[in-house]
Amino acid sequence: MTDAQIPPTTAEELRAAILARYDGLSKRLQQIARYVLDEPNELALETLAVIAERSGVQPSAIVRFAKSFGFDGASQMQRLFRDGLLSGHAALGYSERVRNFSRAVDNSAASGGAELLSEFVEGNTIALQNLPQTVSDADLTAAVRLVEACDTVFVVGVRRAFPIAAYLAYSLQQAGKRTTFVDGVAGLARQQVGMIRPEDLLIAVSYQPYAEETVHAVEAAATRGAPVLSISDSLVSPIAKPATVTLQVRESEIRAFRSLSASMCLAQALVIGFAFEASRKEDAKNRRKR
Amino acid sequence: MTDAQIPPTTAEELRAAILARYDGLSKRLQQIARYVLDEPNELALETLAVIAERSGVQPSAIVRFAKSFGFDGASQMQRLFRDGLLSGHAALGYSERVRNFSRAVDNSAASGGAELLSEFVEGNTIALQNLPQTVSDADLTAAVRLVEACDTVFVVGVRRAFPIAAYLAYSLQQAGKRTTFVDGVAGLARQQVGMIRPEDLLIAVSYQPYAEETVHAVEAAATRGAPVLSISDSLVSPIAKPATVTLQVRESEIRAFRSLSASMCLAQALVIGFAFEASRKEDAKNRRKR
DNA sequence: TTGTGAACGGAAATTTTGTTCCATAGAACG
DNA sequence: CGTTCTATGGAACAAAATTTCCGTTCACAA
Repeated sequence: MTDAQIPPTTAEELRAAILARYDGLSKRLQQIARYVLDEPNELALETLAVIAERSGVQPSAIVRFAKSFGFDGASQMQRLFRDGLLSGHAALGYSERVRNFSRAVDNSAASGGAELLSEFVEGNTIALQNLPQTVSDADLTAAVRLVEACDTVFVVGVRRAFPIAAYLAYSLQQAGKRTTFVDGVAGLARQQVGMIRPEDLLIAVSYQPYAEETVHAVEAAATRGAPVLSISDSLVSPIAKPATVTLQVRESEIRAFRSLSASMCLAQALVIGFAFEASRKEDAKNRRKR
Repeated sequence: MTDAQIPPTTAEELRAAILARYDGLSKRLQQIARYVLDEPNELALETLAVIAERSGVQPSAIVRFAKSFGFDGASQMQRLFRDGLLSGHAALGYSERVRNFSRAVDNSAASGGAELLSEFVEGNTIALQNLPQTVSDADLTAAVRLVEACDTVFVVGVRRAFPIAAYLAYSLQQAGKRTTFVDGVAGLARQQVGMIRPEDLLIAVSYQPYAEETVHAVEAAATRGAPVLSISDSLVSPIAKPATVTLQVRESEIRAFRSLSASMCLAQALVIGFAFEASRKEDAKNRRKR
């Protein structure tokens, strides 16, 4: 190995490097190069032995290949593909990115918090980008169906979840849905939820640590046979387990303060999804009348 | 391990099995279950040792967890997640995937309500990115100073602005600031604001069309000599003109519905900016005492 | 309080994986 | 035709991972 080059840092870079050097490679190395280009997924998550067998070469040849592109070993090359696999779907990088981000915030803490806003923008952007990862279109559609199908929507959410719940209640009302906001004014929360019927729907919003009132509301609704739509940070949270449909939101966390932008975005998508469906049905009805 | 069940064969099956059995698991096993549900990607491609460290358990506990779900070992369980990761990506090459992604976003504008979520994510991302353009670091710093300097914060905001105001009130309170939320319960909004004094601060949140109550509150505060911090969509809005400091937010508008994610982000930056400054002063005070 | 059983953490043991080394085959050049 | 240099395959080695095992802790019941 006469090469002491610097290794590519992304899967795309490696791809380009392979293409550039392909003609200059030996026969066996070309064979590996083809496999690497054709099956990046295999590269990403199978072991060397498996890759070697599938591509018909020796494990040592793969190590040689990696080294000829400047890597320390084949493992280092694999890491590239694993990272790429995740970021390709904008997915798994999440924890990694959040960790990096928190570190950046820690560093800037010394600077006096002046660029706080842009740091928040970045953190919330990441959380937003990852939202579709935990909430599929199917989940959202199911949630919209629940809202459409029910007679009256009850919305509950306290403490940190209160703004989200308030938004849902307000804008569902605006969208023409009968909505009751279980706001607990005068301590009437239990009585309010006690009125729920099987043809209604309870939308519950809660994050760790799950507020007692909200958990009670969910249980009460379930007991009374009403469907429940939960918006929460975990699929096994107390309000998610009894729920008919759960929408999971992972917010960014900065200095022990968790954000709400992504939840806000989700709540909006839900409401507008409903408004859109409702208006479509209205159109259909009108057309039939003529 | 009294279980000799058959193991799940797909990641989804496992997910369902975990949810079903979650309550019957021991504390530690629940902890692992949570991690498995929340971070399937990590599960797919990190090693046991790394997963153990990140989730705060012992590697052996993970093996126990896997076995309790009928697997031979943790590796077998990992295979499930790896397969799932691949199937999500189809067998396409790299560039194809990227192309598909952008196409999906483009199309969603035209399509029904299915890809609504990604449309929202995109819109709100743009709004977030634009936030630093209308709110400078200097503005934010000035706003934080106002909050620091005052005796009691009054927060007002109704209708669409209500969730933002609610969030501000709640989290400023959490951050140790005396805060009154002018929520207008029992129609007492005017009386509440009537109590404001020059050493207090009114934070007003309002967007077009500006709510009468909020405009009144701002005017009342100004008359009584109290500083006003406005969060609004225009620098010339009725609540911005009399304000001491104004933070301007331009929200994204999607299908005629204006968003709130950027406002949420801004509110958060404000609160945490304050919390940060407050804790720094606290530190300084403590250090002086010794 | 004490006894019993399950759950847990940690370290040891084992298996798997990745890497290195070396003998050999093959090509290039003299 | 012989020498030399490079590339290759396979085995040996080293590292790392996973799994097993066992002493201890914890919770619950007597």
